[in-house]
Amino acid sequence: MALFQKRTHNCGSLRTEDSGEKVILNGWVATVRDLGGLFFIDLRDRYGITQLFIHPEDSPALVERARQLKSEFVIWASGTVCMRENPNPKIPTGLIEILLEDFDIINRSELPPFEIINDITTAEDLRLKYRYLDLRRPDLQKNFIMRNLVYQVTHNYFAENDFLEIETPVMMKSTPEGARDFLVPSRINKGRFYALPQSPQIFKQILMVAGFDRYMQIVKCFRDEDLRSDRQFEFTQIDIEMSFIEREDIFSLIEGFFVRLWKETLGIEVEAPFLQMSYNEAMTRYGSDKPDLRFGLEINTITDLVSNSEFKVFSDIVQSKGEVALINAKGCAGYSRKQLDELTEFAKKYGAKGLAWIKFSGGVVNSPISKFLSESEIEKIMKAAGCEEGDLLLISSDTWHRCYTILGAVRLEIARRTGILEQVKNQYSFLWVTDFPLLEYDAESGRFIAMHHPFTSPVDEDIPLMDTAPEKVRAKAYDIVLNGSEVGGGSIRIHRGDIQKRMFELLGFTPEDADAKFGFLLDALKYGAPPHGGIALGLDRITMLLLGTDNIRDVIAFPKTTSGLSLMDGSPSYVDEAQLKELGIGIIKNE
RNA sequence: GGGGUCGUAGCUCAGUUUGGUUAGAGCGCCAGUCUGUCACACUGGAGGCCGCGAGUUCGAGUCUCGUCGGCCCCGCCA
Repeated sequence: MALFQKRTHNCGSLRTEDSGEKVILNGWVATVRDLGGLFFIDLRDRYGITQLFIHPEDSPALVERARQLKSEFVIWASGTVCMRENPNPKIPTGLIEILLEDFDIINRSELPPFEIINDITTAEDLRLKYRYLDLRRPDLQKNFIMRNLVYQVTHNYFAENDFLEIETPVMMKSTPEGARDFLVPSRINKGRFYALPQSPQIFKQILMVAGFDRYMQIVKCFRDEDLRSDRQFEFTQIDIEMSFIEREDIFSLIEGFFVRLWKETLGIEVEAPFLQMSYNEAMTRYGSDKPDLRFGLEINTITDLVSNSEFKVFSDIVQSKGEVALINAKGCAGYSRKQLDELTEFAKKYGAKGLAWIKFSGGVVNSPISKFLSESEIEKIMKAAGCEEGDLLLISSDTWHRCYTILGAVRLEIARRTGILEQVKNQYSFLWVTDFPLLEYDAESGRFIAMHHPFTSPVDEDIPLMDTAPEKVRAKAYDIVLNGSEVGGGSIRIHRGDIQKRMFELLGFTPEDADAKFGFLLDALKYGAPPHGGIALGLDRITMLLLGTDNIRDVIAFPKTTSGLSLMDGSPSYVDEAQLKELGIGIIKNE
């Protein structure tokens, strides 16, 4: 006697045209409904749910055995496909049922800690501990079916465009720039470490030097930084690199990819080419380097209007080269003191000292700062903001970056509160953000750091500025943004050794430093490096956007919590002294 | 590193403001009734380390301190 009767069909495949057929199903018992004179079992697998039916009068022994069935028991079941007396149009198999003739329990299940249903209310920590049960839910399974579709479309699209998938090492050299590395101790070479890749950046550039011309890889990357709802320290990139190309070649390639992906997953036609916007414009109009363009609510800069104001808060900021700007929250003049306080608290999270406001309602201006401003100043501000009856102006004054960042955050918060975000949720707005600064000054270390990474090429006409005004040099870097989410970023790389050396100088590396850290890349660039560039797309985030979820844990089968724990397997864990000794590692105990 | 918030039955939550008999509800579970259910319905029943540890008090789910864990955000991360 075999352990079980192997299925002839799955639980999602049978339809009316199979009526009369003898079938065997395997699956999990989802629910049992015992009506006394009628007995129903919902059998579930990855493909769907099929109803099994027993008529107790006809099969008293069978129903007696069936009464032992509990949720999540694994069974085989044989019977005949029949038309239902009362069809259920809500499920694909709802027109048929299986008249059960025989079955057996293949494996029992303990009572699960939560029900395996779609509309789950159970806290996430318990679901993560029993991830295998959570993953049994059709809702979550559909996410991984979507994720798999993303893999397939990606491989097909890039293969058709002559890309080669080449694997790069998971254990590599630690690099000082960018995110914190995860380190792997070397047993054979004690005291030395491998790093897990933050991205395969240098390897893919070296593949270009090697002449592979078009490389792609769906690859895990690792960054030892704090986690968020849209960030895990282990994540997946669609990594791309090409030779003999310019920025626009990357753009059209990636636009073609997204058009194809949206078509094949959601059946939606996306318009290409995508909009492009410089970093500077994105910041000053939307207060973000990843603006959500599905709605307006743009920022208005009023620095020039208040540069000579009696109101010191504004004029002092202007004196110190800061900016004053505002958002017009249309129709929000009715906001209460409490709501305005909440908005101010919200702005403070982004470093604001405060948030000035002007209400215009019933033809009257109401503002805590109106007594510091002249009537003509208020008039000019309102005009610049396009302020109409019922509007609320929210004003930020700060350093350039902070002023716009605060308003960018306030812009999203207003969109959230007024329901604008809800209204646009089924729209997709792709955008290229371009012309990022090559460098940014890091006050903490007192030096420039690379905004993208140290291999990013400066814009050609800005190369002379590297010697005179490095902070003004623009990079051949670009991000792709979808609905306010950064879904990818890349650049045209430096392929000339002399410019790469100059870049390292600007970053404060001595030639010896640069050689010790990146000598192998500098060497490679000496041997006929082609012009090249690429991009990396965030596969997890793209999948999130396709599914409309804002939780990255919904698209990763075995995710970590926000404190970096895996609740199912209990990692990270302590290891034996012997294991540490073998690696030459000692633990410093904190008091 | 910092801020916010949550932790009470298997699950979701009420009770905490103002300390006071035996800590409640819904779902699930167990038993029974039921011939067309599909979140079956109905009747009955079992089920508690109030996250953990100290403290205050005659008395703590409730107050204080600490600690562990979840979620969200800032910093960090591209």
